[in-house]
Amino acid sequence: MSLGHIGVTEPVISCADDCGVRDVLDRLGDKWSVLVVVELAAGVHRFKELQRAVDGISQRMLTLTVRRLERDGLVTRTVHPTVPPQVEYELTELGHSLTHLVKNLADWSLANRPRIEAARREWDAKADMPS
Amino acid sequence: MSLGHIGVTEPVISCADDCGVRDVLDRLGDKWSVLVVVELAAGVHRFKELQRAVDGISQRMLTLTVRRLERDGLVTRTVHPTVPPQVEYELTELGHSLTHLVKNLADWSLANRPRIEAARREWDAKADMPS
DNA sequence: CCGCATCCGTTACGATACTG
DNA sequence: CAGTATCGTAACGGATGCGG
Repeated sequence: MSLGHIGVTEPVISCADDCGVRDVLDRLGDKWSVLVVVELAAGVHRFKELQRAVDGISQRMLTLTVRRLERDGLVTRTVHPTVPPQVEYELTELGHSLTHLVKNLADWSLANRPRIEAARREWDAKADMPS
Repeated sequence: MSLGHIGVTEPVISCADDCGVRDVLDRLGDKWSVLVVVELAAGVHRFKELQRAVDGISQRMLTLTVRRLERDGLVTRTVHPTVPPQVEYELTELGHSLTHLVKNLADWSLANRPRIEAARREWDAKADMPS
């Protein structure tokens, strides 16, 4: 059945050493999922609201992203049969539990970004003069 | 200078809403980085050891991955001028601080995988009979 | 307004072969 | 052993246009 229409491909990798880490990362590792989750953590959003909020995401990618999140039970999608149509996205309880992890990531990143950038500059510097 | 040789491309996205989350995810979101970090969390490893440990990683990807981790100051690479050559990889302090985050991710994943898979099956089921 | 389909370029990844 | 170089493939992601 393939599920190709929302861009889902089954990973071949087995649970040898990761034992679960890859699983989350495959959901959150893509370019937009985390941003959408962060945005939804603030509350319910409509499609267009989300697109405006995430800044830079294309319509296509937003659709794919919310579909995948919905499939994994992290987001609910409720359609109001009005005209024009109105669709609302909301984090599930499972989705909310994820926001704590994301918060930790953000904190770590904020705290250590300077060190990372310093290391990066250093590395790049000595990589540029091999002579 | 481009750094293309280790597969590094500068992201265009700005810190509008993510404010740091993307930064970590860009490092850890790829297919192998986390696996390597997890493996190195257990202790020092030689190149070949790492490759055997990670299971499925190609020589090329292992090289690229450790280079990027090294560039970001998460891993040190020490070359012993012996013959045959011997190279050892080890987590830096910064790298070790990351393992806590990874641990949280793994825990969350382990705890919630059943729910995710259930949601996924449910979604797939109703997606398969549109009639 | 919502979102699916199509086309297309870019990037990531894997396989293989070759060097010190 | 520890890489580098080259090539091919497939996934990712952006732009556009159409339909409900």
